Amino acid sequence: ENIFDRSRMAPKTPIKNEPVDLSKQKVCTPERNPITPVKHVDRPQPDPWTPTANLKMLVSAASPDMRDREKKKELFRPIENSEQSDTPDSLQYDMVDDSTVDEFEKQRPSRKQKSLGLLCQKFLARYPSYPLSTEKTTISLDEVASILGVERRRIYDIVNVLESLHLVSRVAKNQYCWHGRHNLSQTLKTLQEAGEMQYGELMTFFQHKEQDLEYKFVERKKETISESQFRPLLDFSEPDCTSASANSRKDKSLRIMSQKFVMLFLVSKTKIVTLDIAAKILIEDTQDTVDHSKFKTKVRRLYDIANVLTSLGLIKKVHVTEERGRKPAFKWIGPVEFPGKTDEGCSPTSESLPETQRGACAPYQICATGKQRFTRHASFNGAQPCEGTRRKVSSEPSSPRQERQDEYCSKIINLAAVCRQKIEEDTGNPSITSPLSFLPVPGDSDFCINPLPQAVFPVVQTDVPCLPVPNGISSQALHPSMPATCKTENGKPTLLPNQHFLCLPSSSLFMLCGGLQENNLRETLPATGDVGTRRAEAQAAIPPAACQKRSSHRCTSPSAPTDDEEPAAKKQTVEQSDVPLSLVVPKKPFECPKAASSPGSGCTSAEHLEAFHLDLTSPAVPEAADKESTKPLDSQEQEKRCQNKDLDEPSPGKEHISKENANQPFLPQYLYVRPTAGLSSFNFLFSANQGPGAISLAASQLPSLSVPCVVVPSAALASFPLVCSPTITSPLSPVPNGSLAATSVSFSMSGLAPTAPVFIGTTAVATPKVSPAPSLDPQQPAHPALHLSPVLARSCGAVKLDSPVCMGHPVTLLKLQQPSSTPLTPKNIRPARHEAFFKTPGSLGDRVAWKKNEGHQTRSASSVQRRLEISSTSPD
DNA sequence: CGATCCCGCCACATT
DNA sequence: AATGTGGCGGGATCG
Repeated sequence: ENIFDRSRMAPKTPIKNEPVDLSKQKVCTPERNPITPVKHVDRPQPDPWTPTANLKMLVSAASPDMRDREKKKELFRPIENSEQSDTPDSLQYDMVDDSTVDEFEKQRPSRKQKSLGLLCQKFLARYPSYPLSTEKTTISLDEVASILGVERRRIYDIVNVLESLHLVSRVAKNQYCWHGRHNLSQTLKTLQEAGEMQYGELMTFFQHKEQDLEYKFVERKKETISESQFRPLLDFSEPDCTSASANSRKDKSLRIMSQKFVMLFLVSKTKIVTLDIAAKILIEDTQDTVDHSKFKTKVRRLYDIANVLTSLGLIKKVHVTEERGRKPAFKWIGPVEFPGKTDEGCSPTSESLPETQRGACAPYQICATGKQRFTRHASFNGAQPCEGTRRKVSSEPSSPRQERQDEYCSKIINLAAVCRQKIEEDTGNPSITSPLSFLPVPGDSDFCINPLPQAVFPVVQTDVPCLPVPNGISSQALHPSMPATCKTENGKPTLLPNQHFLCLPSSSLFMLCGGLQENNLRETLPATGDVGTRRAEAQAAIPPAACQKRSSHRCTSPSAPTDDEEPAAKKQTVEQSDVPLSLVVPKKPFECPKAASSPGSGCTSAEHLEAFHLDLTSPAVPEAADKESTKPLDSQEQEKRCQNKDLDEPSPGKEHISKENANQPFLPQYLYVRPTAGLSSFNFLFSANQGPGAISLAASQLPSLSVPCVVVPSAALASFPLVCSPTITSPLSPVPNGSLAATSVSFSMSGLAPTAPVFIGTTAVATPKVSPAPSLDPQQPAHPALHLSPVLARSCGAVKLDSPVCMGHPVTLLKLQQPSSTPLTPKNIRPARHEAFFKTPGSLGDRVAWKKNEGHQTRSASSVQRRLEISSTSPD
C-alpha cells in the first residue's frame, strides 16, 4: 500500500507493477525520488551502485526463490546489498522498467521481502557506514519511510535499534542524525562493560554450564534484574550523554532491549545467545504467570531487534541444540574487542563524530535539552561530562526519568517472575518461585537478595567490581576519604539513609555500602526478634530486648534522629528493622556468632551489628513502628521464622533459606580499591561504614576482624573470591563449625590456602564446607557455589568473578553442590536514588517462603515500598 | 506445528 | 487536537 502511495506521490514512473519485491521497491524508490537527490546529496553514499546489483535485480526478478536467496545473502553483506536498495538513481529506473515486468513480485511480495531485516538493509544502504566527518546526514523518517515504501512504524523499529547502538541519534521530531559506525566500537565497549556488570555472572554461568542453566538462569535473572535498573542509566548515559534524551515513555523498551540484548552477546563467552534465554533475561514481568504471553511478546521484539542487528552484521542466526532440543539462537559476529576509546565518554564520541554531526545532530551533544535528563545522566552515569548540550532540538524528546524508575521496579519484579518461572520450569519446584524471592531488590536487602539462598543460585561470580552492598552508602563514599569518615562517624551520618549503595564508575574505586532502610526494617522486623533469636539461638535465647537495648545504647549514635535513649524503643525497632540479622538469625546455626566469636562480649558482635544498623538506618526509621507495633509483627515474623528456622534447619534445603534472606538491614559497607596504579598488587577492602567504635570492638574481639582494611595480594585474590564482612557474626546455621573461629580463620585462610575462597563475615563467617574444600573454583562450572547462609546471605552477596575480591557481608559460604543455594551477587551498582525502589520488602524476604507464607502481605508491602521513594534528585 | 515476524491498532507523548 | 512514537500482540507466513 505504501508503495503505491509513494508511486502516487512520486509518479514519475508510473509503476504499473507495484513494487512488490524488495528489489523492486528499491528500484521503485529510486524512481520516485530519482530526481530527488536530496538524500544523496546529503548522504554521502559511499557505495556506488554495484555492477552486480543489476544482476541481482534481474535474478531476483527471475524467481522469487532466487530473490529470497539473494536477500538472505544480503543480510550477511549488508553493505553491498544495501547499496542496491538504496540506489535510487536512473539506473534503477531502467531496472525498474525492466523489473516492472516482474509481475510475480507484485503479485505477492513474499513476506520475506518485507522483512524488517531486509528493510533495515535498505535503510543502512542509504547511509555510509563511516560517514565523513564533514558530512552530516539527517534522516527524515517520513522520507525514508516513503522511499523504502514502508510505514513509518517500521522505520521506528529500525531506528530505535540503531539508536541504541548510537548509529543514529534523534535530533528532532521525525529527524534523526546518521552517525555511522564510527562510534560503534565504543558503544559496544560500553555495553560490554555494562553488560558484564549486569549480566556477567549470568552469562558466565550459562556458558559454563548449560546443565545447570536452570539455576543459573534464575540467578542470572535476578542479577539481571537488579542491574537492569542500572542499565537504563548506563545505557542511556553511556551511549552518549544525549542518549538520555531519548527515553521517555516506557523507557523505550526496544532501545533498552536492544542494548541489553547486545550486552548479552558481549558478555557471553560463547557469543551465542538463545532467544529464549535472552527473552527470559530481558523480561521484566511482575507476574510470573503472565510470562507466557509476555515471553511471546518479548521474543517477537527480540526478533525485531535481531533482524536489525543481523542487517548490521553484528549477529547471525544459528541454532543451538540443547537437551531440550534445538533452539533458535543468535551468534555475535561483530567485533569482540574494543579499543579503549570508550572511556572518554561523550566527548570522545563527539570527537569521533565528525564535525558535521556536531553541528546538527551529534547525538551526544544533544543531551541537554532536558535538564532532567541531564541531571539524571550525570547522576546516573557517574559523571560523564557531556559536552553538552550544545543545542536543543526543537522536538527533542525528553523523558521523565521517573518512568524509568518505575520501569526498574517493574523490571525487578519481572525478573523475579522470570526467575521464578525459570526455576519452576527447571526445577519443577514452585516453592522457590515466589517472585519476590527472586527479586533482587536493590534496596535493602536486595542485592543480597538472598532470596533463595537455599536453593537456587549457584554461586555467582561477578566481575563487577562493585558488590552490591546493602544500602547505606552515601555518595560521599566515593571518595577515598570516605571510609575514614564513615568510621569516624560511625554512625549513620555519613551514610545516607536511603541509599543503599553507591557505585562509582571510577575504575579505581568501588564502594560498597550496605545501609539499612527504614522500610525494610519492617519487613525485616523480625530482625529484632531475629537478633534476639540469634543470640538466643546461639545459646540460650537471650532476651532479645536485652540485646536490643544494649545495642541501642551503644549504637545510639547511629540512629540519628533519635537520642540514644529515647529511642531505645525506637532504636530497637529500627535496629530490628534494620538488622537483617534478624532475618538471618532464624537459623540456629546462625546463632550467635558473637558469643562464639567474641568470648568477652556476647553482645559485642551484636553491638557491632547494631552499630551498623544504626548507621545505616536512617533517622527515618519509622517511628510508627515502635517496638510495640513492630514487635507484633516482628514477633509474628519471628515466630514464623523461628519455626521456619527450626524447620528449615534440619533441612538446609531451599526452604529454610527462603525466609532468611529477606532482609538484611545492616550491611557492612566496603570500599574496594582497585589495584590500579601503584597498587597493582594489592586489593584493599575497607569497611566504610563501621564506626571506629565498631571496629575497635571487633578488633578486641576478633583480631582479624578488627582490621578495617584488608589488603590482599591481587594475585592471591584472583584465585579466590574473597568475601569480607565487617562485623563478625556468628557462624551461619548451616555451618555450625567454629563459627567465630571460622571467621578469623577464614580470613587468615585466604592467605594460607590459595585455592580456597576466603570469606570474612561480619556475622559469623561460615566457611562451611567450603573452606575445607579449597578446590572449588567459583567460576568453574562446577560452581563451587558460595552459599550464603540464608541469613547472612541476604546481607551479603557478593560474589565475584573478575574482580578478585568480593565483598560479602555476613555471608556464609557454602559450597554448593546443591543447586539450591543461591549465590548472591551484589554487583549492582545503583545510584543512590534508586534506593526507594529497591526497598521492596519482598525482595528482602525469602523468595521461596514468601509466596507460600507471607507472600501476600509482603508483596503488597513491597509494592508499596517500591513506589515510596523515588528521589528525583540525583546524588551527583 | 513451531518459528518468525508483519502489520497496524491504539495508547501515550509531544506539538 | 493533531501528530509523533512506539508498545504490543493477533495472526499470517515460513520452514
